[in-house]
Amino acid sequence: MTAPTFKPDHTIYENRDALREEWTPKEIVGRDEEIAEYQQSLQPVINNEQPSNIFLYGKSGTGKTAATRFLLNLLERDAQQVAGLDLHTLEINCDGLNTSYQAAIQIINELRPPGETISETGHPQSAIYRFLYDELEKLGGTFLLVLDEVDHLNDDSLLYQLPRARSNGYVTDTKIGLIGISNDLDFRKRLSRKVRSSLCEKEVSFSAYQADQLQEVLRQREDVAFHEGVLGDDVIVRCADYGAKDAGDARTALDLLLEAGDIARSEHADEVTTAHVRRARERLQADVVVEGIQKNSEHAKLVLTAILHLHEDDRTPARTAEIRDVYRLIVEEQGGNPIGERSLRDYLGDLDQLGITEAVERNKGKGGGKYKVHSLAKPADVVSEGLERVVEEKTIDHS
DNA sequence: TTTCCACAGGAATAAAGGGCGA
DNA sequence: TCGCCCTTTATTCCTGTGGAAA
Repeated sequence: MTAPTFKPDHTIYENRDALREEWTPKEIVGRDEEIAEYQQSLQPVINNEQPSNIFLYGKSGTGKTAATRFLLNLLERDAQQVAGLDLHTLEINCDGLNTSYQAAIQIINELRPPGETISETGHPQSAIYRFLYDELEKLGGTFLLVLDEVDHLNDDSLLYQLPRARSNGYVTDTKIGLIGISNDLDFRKRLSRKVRSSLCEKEVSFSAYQADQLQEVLRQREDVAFHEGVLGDDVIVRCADYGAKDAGDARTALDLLLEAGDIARSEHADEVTTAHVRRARERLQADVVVEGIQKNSEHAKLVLTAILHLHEDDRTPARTAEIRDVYRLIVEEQGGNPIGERSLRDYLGDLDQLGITEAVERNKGKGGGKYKVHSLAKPADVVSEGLERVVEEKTIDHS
């Protein structure tokens, strides 16, 4: 086989990165109220006062992270004009970090120079906080820490310790402000009262985008990302509609537009069409399944396989016990050891939360009791493709 | 109005595994 | 090398839930 060659292809995109999540637009569209409230909460920083701790909440893709980056960029720019104000900011995404311990290590390693980072395990908890406070003390001035997807942390130790570091005398020279961002609307309720009162000093709620606002967001990116006339009729409208229908957020809509553009490019098409959008949607739905299962253990895959079998037999929505029986058969066929029922319930909860399956509570009263029934939330072929891709990717990993 | 069912899910705990420092 | 300290994943035990049936 002859070696493939790479050639630049700029027929579709002018700046593809403008469709990526990390791209910060020059202005935030459709979030005027939120931005105004957020800016107000950041005012103490520019006054060189103790910053407020801010908690942002709202569904994923409602512009929380984009608004934060946008405002912090402005804040850093304007802080340079203020005499005596020494501002440092750091953004940490807590996705993949399960504990305060891991998050603290991440912060330490971000603050330390490359050769002086610490390992991710093996340290006593007290040592980790000592390292952290040392780094914060070295910074001086004002330090704003953004903890994106903060609900991924299973404990609130860091959220309790950091806002109190100064009052407890662990840090004397640095003013610390915490900005917590969460997609989980119940996260705030789950926090202990002590943490809630400090972290949620100021709160900004981000509501879901309306379909017309989504179109506005997409059109803003279209101007930067694509060459003129590349997007076919209704592509923006279709992406906004699917985005609103699937998750009601801008990220899904932008991902869809990016994926549609990529498909069009791979086919050397001159134009991105609604047919590309449709195929992009199928592909992204399968991605959700793949990512969701990959994060979990092999058992999550088998539990989902059991639900898929039940679906194919027209036996969904299925009760936990029915899924358990099919799951056990699958595991036994493979010669493995099935997990217990309690753990299986946790996996079912995970799949539900990831949006791969859907759990509905039923109550049959005195004779039947209360229970949940589970079914696929994505089309069966999408789930099946996702499961196959996980197997393939694992095979590639091992080879 | 009370009872009862079938789970759901929280809490505590164990086991296994991995990195660090003395 | 070994003990310590952490993580992850699993288990057991137990309490809470809420609506139909009595």
